[in-house]
Amino acid sequence: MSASTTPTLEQQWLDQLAQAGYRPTAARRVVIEIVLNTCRALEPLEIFTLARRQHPKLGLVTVYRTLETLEALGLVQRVHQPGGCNIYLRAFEGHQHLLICTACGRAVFFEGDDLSALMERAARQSGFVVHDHWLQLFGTCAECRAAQSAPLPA
Amino acid sequence: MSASTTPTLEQQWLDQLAQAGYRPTAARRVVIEIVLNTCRALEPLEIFTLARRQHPKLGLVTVYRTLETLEALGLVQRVHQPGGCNIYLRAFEGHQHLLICTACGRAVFFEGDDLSALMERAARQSGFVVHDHWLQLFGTCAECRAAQSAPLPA
DNA sequence: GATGATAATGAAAATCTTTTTCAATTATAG
DNA sequence: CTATAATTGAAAAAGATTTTCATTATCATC
Repeated sequence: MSASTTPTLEQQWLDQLAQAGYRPTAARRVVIEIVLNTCRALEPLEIFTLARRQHPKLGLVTVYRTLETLEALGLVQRVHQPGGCNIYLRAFEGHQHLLICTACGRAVFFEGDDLSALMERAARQSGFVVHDHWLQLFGTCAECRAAQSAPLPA
Repeated sequence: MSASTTPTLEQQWLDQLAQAGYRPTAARRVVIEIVLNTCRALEPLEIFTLARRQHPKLGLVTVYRTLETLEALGLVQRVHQPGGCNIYLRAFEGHQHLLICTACGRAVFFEGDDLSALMERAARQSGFVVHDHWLQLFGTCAECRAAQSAPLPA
């Protein structure tokens, strides 16, 4: 192993936890691994179920607690969807917006922060000072469109 | 009372309920009145508490059911905020976006649908077909800013 | 490596929110 | 008024999340 190997994302997250005074436990490793390897937002219970395959004595409470910690560190974010708002997705750097496939749940990020004109106009109209904004797009991803138009034969 | 009086909003909502086959009951009237007279999104339990002042034997279940019905008719909408996602606000016509005061909860609507360029770009980048979008702004309203800068004397 | 201090865990219980069930009540059409 | 069907409210059930607490795992120090 060369000394200059780039650490994996999982290791980077564990390092961030360590810097913040949290210990790198087996439970946290498993939750982190699942969040990093899934391209859609997951419910705590889903994470728990997946995680138990690798770490059978994991408790659901620990999943809740780990997600809370990761969210506080800005590593995961809570996603809001019509079907529920307690699902978690890894967070990305900078201000990015989400595009979610309503068929499979896949979430992709995109940049596009030319909302300033819109926000200024809203502020002027309303008398508010605008601090923050949420933008989310919903659609169908290429894979799901393909699956719809070419269903598997009986 | 002249025959050409514009019906109140409450009456318009009750008419819409009637057209959809729902009966104008006391419970529904009270819930509607509260939603129409509040400028911020309310939780079911808040509506229940307020409504019981006028209609003491109202049940919380009925509040849930009434909100569900009003949402199905497009008269109220569920609002998503960092502090919770089960709060309801009257819906407005057309596609409008919300601006919410993070201090007092006041919600105002604004139009501003020049997001098409942004959505097209996101679609191109991602390969998604975009169906829908959510945009919400968060800020501080004029009243809350005034209250912050001029606190009441001891 | 041992060891003591402290963080973290998991099971159970407690809390809260929302939904379901069902008998009693209320509104409506006739 | 009366029959019919929708609506209601109370209680119970179901789910999701949080709290409690004894046990276990990690870390810094020896």
